[in-house]
Amino acid sequence: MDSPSEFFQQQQQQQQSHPSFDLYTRSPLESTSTGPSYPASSPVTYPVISPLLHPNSASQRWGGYRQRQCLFSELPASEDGQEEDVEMLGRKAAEGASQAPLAKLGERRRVSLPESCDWNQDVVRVKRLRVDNVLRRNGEMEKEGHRGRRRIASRGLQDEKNGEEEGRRKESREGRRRQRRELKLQLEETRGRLLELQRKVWRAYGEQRIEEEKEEGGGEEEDGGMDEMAEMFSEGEGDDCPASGLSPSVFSSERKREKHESSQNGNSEEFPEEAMDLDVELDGGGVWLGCSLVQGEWENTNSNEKEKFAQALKQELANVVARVIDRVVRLYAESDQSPTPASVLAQETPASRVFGPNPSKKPRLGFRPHALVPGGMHVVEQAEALPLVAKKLQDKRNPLNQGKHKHPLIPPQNPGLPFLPQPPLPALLPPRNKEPFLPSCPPNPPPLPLPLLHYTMQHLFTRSLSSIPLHKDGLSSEPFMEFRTHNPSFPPLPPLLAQLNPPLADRGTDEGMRAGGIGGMDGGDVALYLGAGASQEGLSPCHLKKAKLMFFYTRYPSSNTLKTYFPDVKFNRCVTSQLIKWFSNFREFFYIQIERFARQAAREGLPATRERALRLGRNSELFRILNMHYNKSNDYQVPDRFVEVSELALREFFTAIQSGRDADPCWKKSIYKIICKLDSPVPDSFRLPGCPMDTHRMV
DNA sequence: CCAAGACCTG
DNA sequence: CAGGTCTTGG
Repeated sequence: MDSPSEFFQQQQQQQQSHPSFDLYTRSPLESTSTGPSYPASSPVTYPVISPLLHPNSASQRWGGYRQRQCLFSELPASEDGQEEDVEMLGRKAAEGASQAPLAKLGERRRVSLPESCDWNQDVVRVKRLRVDNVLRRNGEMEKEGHRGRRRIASRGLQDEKNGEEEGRRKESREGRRRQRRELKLQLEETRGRLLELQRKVWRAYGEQRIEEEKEEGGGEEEDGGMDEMAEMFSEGEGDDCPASGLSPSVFSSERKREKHESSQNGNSEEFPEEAMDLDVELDGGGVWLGCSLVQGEWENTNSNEKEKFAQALKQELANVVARVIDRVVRLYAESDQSPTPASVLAQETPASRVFGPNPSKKPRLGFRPHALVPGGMHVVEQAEALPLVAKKLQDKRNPLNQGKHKHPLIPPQNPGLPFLPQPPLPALLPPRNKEPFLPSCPPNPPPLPLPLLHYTMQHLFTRSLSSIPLHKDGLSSEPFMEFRTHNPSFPPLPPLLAQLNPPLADRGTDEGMRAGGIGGMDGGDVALYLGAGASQEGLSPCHLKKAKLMFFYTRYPSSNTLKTYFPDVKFNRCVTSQLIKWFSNFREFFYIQIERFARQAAREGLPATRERALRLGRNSELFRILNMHYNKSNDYQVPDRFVEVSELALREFFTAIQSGRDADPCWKKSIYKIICKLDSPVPDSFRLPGCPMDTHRMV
């Protein structure tokens, strides 16, 4: 069950017993994940969003679903399948009959939809098919009935035959008419419901926009809401544009044209097709959102659930975009290696530019975060562990910015397969041999200042995505984009890259180290937290990432070690204790997991299973969890040493538990002592500022 | 007394 | 992950 359509089909087969709507489909992997998750997904779900949002989608991925849905498909070959589906629709309609507003909206929709609308025609076609089928079946049944009766009749009662038949014919004609009417009603209902669902899903994306459009009195009300989002994802499948995923805005103008054209054609109510790209891309990236709602819940859940829904979407968007950019940048980095002085970089990326005012212009990236955010959405994801100072400043600016949110919906990129290269995003990433990211593609390719990407992208995107209030102040990603896109004088990427790739890069022998792929400077941290200076006051998310990777080598770093490996940090008491605290937290998590698995193993009855549970292979769940925690982006090869130490700790915990030592309140201390001695030296590459990367992990 | 670390809580 | 509290060892 790897493909979405298969997944959906399976769900569909089950749905008759207990239907529910899965707004997003859940990754199969996620079911095994132990992390927090959204309200328990009902056992039986079927997807709503994609097929509804993309009734006209040409996407192959939805093909299976659409085929079965029949509503949107070409005429299927199999009549049986057809009938099944149509009947299913009927049932769905019946189920939805209680949802009063649906019919109304459907009605309204039907009125406003032009006859030329494919979707509408499809419905009509399905209606006809359904009626035909029933008629045909009735005819057959009648024949059967006649035959049977004829047999009886032939036994003697010839005289009554004619009269009876006459009556039956009338009856059956009546019945047929009745059935036809019922069917019509059913189909109307069904259509109404589907339209309503479409609408609701729709509103979750751009409630506010819709409102606005309504006020303007628009036939464009829905088109408008979606258009913005579509812009963000526009294209991506175009083969002739390798970097299309990066500069959707190139297409957005076209889309605007299309939009206007379609409006002029009177198709303004048509759901924009653009949106289908979204699904294709999300799907292509192997990303799934797991916010599922039980049927009917959507009606009652209102803003809360919708918020979750939108939240999930935002998270995913941010994630995907960040990853894509990340990869493209890496590709780019690998594809060109000519030298340039590193100082240029630092000088060319002053924070002032990043925060510089320029919010009025539309970023060339075409990424307009707030467009996506439904009204009333609060900020959620904050850059983790920003330096205290920086964070407080932000919090002041944006008081809403304090919630906690940990991607409960978004499964790791490769949770189960930590050592396989991440699946490429086919729609977004060009094949490597295609000279990725050639400047020729977008008319005016924004030179990508590397240091501004990577980690920062995730945070910036997420942050700006999730905060409406923010988009007006200087912290929005817009100025950031402005900087990226309105500085043609910014040095082109290749030279920058190369000079940032010191010879060290090649010596990464220890567990696949890459000496800070980008001159050690990880992404926008430079721009965000550093002026032109060499070291910074606080700790950045990048430092956190680095600290986590360091944990693979040292669980108990001394403050001296920390100073050695964070040369770009200006150490003071606060910073030091924060770093110490980080490691303390890392250990805490580590030991908790180890203990959990040790207890689990202790519960195993069979020695064989127990032994297996105590083995910490790279495929084991425990390893996956640890890797996820310390190496979330999975772009660093976990050193064998760490695996060994972890297994040892696991066994220590196990034996302690087994022998009942855990009754002693300080039973863990002895284990801590052991583990403490197992620290190994941190590779030299960590001495460089920024985050070390693993070359093997590159796309 | 102080710093490091564990532990608890939000 | 950050804050606080408590314990412990020097």
